[in-house]
Amino acid sequence: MGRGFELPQLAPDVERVDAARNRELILCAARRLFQERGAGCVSMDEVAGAAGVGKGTLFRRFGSRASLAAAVLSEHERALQEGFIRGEPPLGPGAPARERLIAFGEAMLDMLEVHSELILSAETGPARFAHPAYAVHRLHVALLLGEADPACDAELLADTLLAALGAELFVYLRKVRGMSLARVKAGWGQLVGEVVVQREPTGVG
Amino acid sequence: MGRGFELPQLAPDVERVDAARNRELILCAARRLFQERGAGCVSMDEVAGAAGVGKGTLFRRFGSRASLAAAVLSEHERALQEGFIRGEPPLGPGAPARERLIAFGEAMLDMLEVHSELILSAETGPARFAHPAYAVHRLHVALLLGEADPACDAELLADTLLAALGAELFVYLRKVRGMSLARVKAGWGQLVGEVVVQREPTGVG
DNA sequence: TATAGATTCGGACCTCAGTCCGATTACGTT
DNA sequence: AACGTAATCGGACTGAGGTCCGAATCTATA
Repeated sequence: MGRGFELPQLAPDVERVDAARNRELILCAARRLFQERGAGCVSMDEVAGAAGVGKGTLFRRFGSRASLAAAVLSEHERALQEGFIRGEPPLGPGAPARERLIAFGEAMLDMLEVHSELILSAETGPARFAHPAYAVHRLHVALLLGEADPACDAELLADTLLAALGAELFVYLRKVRGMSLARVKAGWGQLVGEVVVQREPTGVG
Repeated sequence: MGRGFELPQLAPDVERVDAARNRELILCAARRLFQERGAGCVSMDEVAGAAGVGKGTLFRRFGSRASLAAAVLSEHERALQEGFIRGEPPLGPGAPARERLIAFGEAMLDMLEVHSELILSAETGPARFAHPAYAVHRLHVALLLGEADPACDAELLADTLLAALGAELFVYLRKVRGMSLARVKAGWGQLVGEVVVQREPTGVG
């Protein structure tokens, strides 16, 4: 007292070592259990138990089941984003917007084909639109749409097109309707091809 | 015994009068509570209590929360179906497929604007695709698409277009993104207009 | 009307996502 | 090295959806 202001800790946002250790334990256990038994058949209590932490710890780190699933998915999601932000054409920059959109959808469908159950867990309810990843996808699609057709309502059309890549719809098409992945991809290509006006490349500048 | 086969009840599918009475009590209570406090803020126990029946009765009649919401919605849904099956053009028969599709989407969006919360309850999770109403919508859209463009994959495109009319997307666009109903409708019109090839009417035969 | 038998009723019970708060542990200071 | 503070830990608790089964009730038959 009497020494004026003192900042007791200079970095309030650093993670305590036990917290970091537990986060890794939880992620590792969740990855393993989700892969072993399917994401839908693993309760949060089981994840906590397998990680050797309490339930409170699990929920403080990852606020909800959907968030935990999203965290497990994050490395695949990051790879996808790398692909369409800095990767090779036609997914990455350099190809016409139309081709990039088609490649983007096919990459999303490929990820759904492998991780549909996990993505379903992450998108339960209105959680999909709240994920940061969704904002990235929407921005990407909206930019490409605006580039292809400046007159269209790119903001709205982006959300609309992304609805065609939703996990629930995908699982329904594949499992219930029995459509092949190739057919779903072809449908996406058709949709994009009709929505995005085909135009000659106008050069770089 | 010794009289051969006897059918103890000739009509095993008639509903007992107490069962019918309880169904009406439940539907009435659910309608009232959903309207008073919003569908998301009413628990199944409350519905059962307000209807004066036990929880078991509620769940035997309407197997799940989503089914109960769908039952409450059924009259609006029936009105919509009447409209596009036997109603006046452009929603009903008589108009070109393209105009009918646009009118169908706008009618769906109008229903979402009024009942979005209730429809959200009914479409929680993958329940949307299991509802009989979805099958009717899909068939309707697929028929119109096939009529407009026999070369397209109408079965798949129908599901894709219906994804743009999902309740979760609608609530996100209206409440989170703050788009007007008119804008969402215009977006639907644009989408359909670009997907469905504009062609001259070829006559009736 | 009395009986038989199936159907329904209804509340106790289960599972699971998410919350809360006292006990514990790590980090910076002295 | 010992201490004080602040964050974390973790399990008990809540609330809600959904299940189960003995008890009550309805319908058809005699």
